[in-house]
Amino acid sequence: MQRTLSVIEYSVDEEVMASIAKALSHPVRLKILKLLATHECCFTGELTELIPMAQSTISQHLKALLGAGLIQGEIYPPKVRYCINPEQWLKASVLFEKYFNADKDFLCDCG
Amino acid sequence: MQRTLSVIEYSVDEEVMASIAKALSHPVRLKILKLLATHECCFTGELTELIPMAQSTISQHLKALLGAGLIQGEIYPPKVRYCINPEQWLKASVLFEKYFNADKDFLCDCG
DNA sequence: GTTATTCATCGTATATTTGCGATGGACTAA
DNA sequence: TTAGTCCATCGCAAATATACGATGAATAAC
Repeated sequence: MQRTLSVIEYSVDEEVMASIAKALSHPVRLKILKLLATHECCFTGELTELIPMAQSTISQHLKALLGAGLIQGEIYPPKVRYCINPEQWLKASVLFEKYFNADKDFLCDCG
Repeated sequence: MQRTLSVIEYSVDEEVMASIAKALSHPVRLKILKLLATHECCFTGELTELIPMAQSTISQHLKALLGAGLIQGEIYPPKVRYCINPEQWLKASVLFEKYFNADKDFLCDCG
């Protein structure tokens, strides 16, 4: 794809928040995160039972969540247990909260 | 693309939150939203001056934000003024806040 | 060793996203 | 009418995302 010639500068927060938002941008990933956060299940195998998708697809979504740092995996051979990454979860919470609550006055008088 | 055969059920909140997250998943859209939220600018033309991207690209991103309901446009011929949509902004804020704060105990003992 | 289980990764197909320049519609101003 | 401004949309190209089945690595159980 053609990329912008002049490089656009983003803040670290913008980059991080965008990457977390991307991880949250698919409903099945929201569902997976919720299942892990509520301890309804922990293992990939349990997820594949609860979610009617191919195991490879679930694994792919887990990889995306790992990439955003929102979850972490621990090997319990031959299983893998996934859990919420509390630090990144908190970071996400704070980032979004700040972003939405920093500005409250939306009355526009520039017209 | 091949779609899942058995349809997956998502809650309304999951669908809405995912669509908002998708709108937030690109740093330039976070930047645009922030510029609008802080009243640093309101018109497409101002955005194209502040952001080194083609006007058509900016317009496309604005369309994505419109689609998620996060902004609204008003025509001031020949300009268009964009503003934050306060209702959807609040809804987004609440959705993310609830999602992140509903579950706090991440200690996993299912291993 | 052999077999079974679990899950990541590969390969593939299709859909969507992201960027650009070009074009055209809508309106204003002259 | 003509010219100019502003911006949405089109058409294209490339990158990324999303789904699947097949395969293979790692380990446990026998």
